[in-house]
Amino acid sequence: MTKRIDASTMRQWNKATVLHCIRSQSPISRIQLAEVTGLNKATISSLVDELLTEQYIVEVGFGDSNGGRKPILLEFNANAAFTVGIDVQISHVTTTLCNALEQVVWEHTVDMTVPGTEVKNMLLELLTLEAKRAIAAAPASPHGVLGVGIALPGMVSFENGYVYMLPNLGVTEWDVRTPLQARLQLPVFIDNDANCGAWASYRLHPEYQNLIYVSAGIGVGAGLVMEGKLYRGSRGVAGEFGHTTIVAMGIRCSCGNYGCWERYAAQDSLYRYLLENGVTEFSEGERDFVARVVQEANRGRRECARALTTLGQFLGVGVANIANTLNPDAIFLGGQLIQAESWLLPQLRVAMQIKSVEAVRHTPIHLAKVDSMAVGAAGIALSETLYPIRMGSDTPGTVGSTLRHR
Amino acid sequence: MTKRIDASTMRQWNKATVLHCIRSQSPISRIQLAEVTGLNKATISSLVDELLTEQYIVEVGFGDSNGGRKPILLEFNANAAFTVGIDVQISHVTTTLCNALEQVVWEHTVDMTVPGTEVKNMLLELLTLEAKRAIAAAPASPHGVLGVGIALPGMVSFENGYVYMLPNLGVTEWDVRTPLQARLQLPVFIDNDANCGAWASYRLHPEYQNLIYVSAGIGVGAGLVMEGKLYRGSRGVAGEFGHTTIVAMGIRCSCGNYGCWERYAAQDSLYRYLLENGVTEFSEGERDFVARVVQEANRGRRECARALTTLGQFLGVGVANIANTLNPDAIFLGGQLIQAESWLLPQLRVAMQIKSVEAVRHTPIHLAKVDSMAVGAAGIALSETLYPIRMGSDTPGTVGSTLRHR
DNA sequence: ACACCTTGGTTTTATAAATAAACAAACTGT
DNA sequence: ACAGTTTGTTTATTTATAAAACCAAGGTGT
Repeated sequence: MTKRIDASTMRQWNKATVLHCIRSQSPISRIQLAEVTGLNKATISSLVDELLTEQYIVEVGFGDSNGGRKPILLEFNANAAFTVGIDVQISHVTTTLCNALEQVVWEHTVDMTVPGTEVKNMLLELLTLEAKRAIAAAPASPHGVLGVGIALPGMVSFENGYVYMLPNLGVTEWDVRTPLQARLQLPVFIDNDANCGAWASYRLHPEYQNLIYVSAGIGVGAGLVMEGKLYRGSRGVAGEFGHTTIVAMGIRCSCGNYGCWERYAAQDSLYRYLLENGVTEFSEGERDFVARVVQEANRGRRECARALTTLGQFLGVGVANIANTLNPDAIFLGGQLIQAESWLLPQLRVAMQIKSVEAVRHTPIHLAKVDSMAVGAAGIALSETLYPIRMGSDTPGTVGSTLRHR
Repeated sequence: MTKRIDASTMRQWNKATVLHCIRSQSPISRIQLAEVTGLNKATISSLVDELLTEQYIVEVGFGDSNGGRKPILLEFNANAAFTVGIDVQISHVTTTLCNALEQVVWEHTVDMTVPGTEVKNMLLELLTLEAKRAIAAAPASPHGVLGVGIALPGMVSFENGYVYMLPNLGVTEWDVRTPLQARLQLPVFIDNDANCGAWASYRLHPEYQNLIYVSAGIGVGAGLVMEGKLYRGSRGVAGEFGHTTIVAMGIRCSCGNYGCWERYAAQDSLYRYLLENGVTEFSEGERDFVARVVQEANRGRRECARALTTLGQFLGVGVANIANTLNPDAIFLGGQLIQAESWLLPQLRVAMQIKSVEAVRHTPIHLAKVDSMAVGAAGIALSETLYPIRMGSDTPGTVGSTLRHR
């Protein structure tokens, strides 16, 4: 709980409010800021002065006048600071350098093959190397590179910078943050890849204060943004929709349970549906598996189309469940499977119609940007470090009421 | 978004912090308050003076000294104000009068039979009458009765005071708040009954900042408290777990979907499981249906025990789903079916073991207090009206970032 | 051209809050 | 009795926003 407020806290808050307004509504004049924030124009002048000397903002010229002095226009300084975002997937790692407006200014992808042993060491080396490359690519700026965010495909604790499990990389119980922070001499933030996707989607669409990002690929997971905050749950593992039961007494899942959504709506299910339709030429692990199936379906191959339709229907079951339980403003779809969007989305919309209660039936369903996860990781690092931005919510950062990092 | 902070906002906030500390940690001295809040003791003195004259708190005597002046102990004034909470069920209506500590000081239950027509008028008359009784029962107090909260079994909009649908009462599209506020001349708040149950559970266990209240009875619904706030979703209808699919292509539900949780874990399912086990003597609508089944099972009637076990297993499917997706600090169980707790809880715990991911497997499962819903309704009314309490969270009231009532 | 109006932004003054420091009150133990 | 200690209040100082006066820079009408 936030405790007392004193004069300096008050000023910090107001300064953050002003900076946030400039960031989201630039170009803007001092007078407009006074109107928007409700602060006195004298106070605005003083706060703006500070922000100018700190180079968080810049004066960019004059606005139009209709019978009076021209207003001086202020803009957020996109190059005030940078953060690095790294998205770790099974086959590759994507690294982005983002500016203070969360725009990608540098990007790099390397293929990766997971070795049988020493995965942690390999990953640590790779993450260090890629982060250092990104940092080196950063242009000179007043505040430099503020931190590194990492999106990981599995269960992790944002709070502790600790990996519980990355099932498809064969990693369990790993403290990534400590060694990485030591090597990079920068704050490091790790989060679940779906959380990063959710955050990126939210930052692009701040009008959706409650949104769910569903990542469908090897597994199915979700990131939850509620009231403008990432909701991570009690132990930081909220969003495990992949292991919710949608077919009681259904197929056995690797988690021990039967009938998990993931067994009906992830990549391996598509493979199964293909087999059930007599299509045997694909192997699940092959390169561009999903894209090839889609291509065949688009060519008119009925069996592939049926498999994709079935997949879409089962994806729809879970998506409708999400809409019913969390009633979000919007649902974003990401992950490898969105390559099949033209086949999946119609099924999703049908499922929403027949499987969700009336009030949530028209929840918008969007496709997420492809590099959401890396950008989201960078965005999380930014939200946690870029003093003193409030990223559109009541309190700074991505965390709710729980203890903050460090 | 909260905008600027000025001196008076700062003082209000700090005053709220002090009052909240006294409310939750009384008896407490001024010096202790200074330590706990971080405010200067001079500031505390001044704020405490105000709270004393406003009669939100009282001086109750002296604490122990070990070599110095005895501290003056302050306590929250439980009788500073009162609110009314009304729980509307299908067969009866429970009305409570709660003090400012959310303790029940007066309670009244009336049986109700839903008429074929004019349900809205009947309800409106009944609610008015019961509320007026409760208000008349309130002792004299500095701030009087502040408001009325109403728990309704269905889909409602807290924001608009509007009922979308009360399926088991045959009511749709009804503005309750406007006429009721006019009749009572008091602020009226309506909410889903599960939300009220969740709020009551949270107020009793503020250590659980993220908790889910599952109400299992005629239907299955849930109330979500996240980061100390009721999460109501985009259109105020979050928590419809009853209509999530847990058996894809399962039994047809009244909502049009197939395989909804509610068709496997609500009261009518128990009836079905009994029939499947050859037990035909019960009728679902009869008085004390659940209690009688439990009695029979306790007497050693295997068929009844099996039916209850099956019910517990299916209840467990959904509860495990909730744990997986929302990773709450705790789950509370309420509704008519908890009369069968001795049969259901063991099954729930088994389900949590085999159906939830490791990290959430030990989520505590508690039984809710029986009158949770009425007390929760009163608590919501209190949180929204009792200036200037922050009920343990960052911002006042039960609502997140969205617009506040009035 | 120039008085006059309008709008944007700054400086000066006022006010309200918290803090710091001095002070008063009340108690314990020797 | 009195030294030392703890609690709580009063007074002075600091730091913030707000209000008002002021300055700057543009437009407009005559």
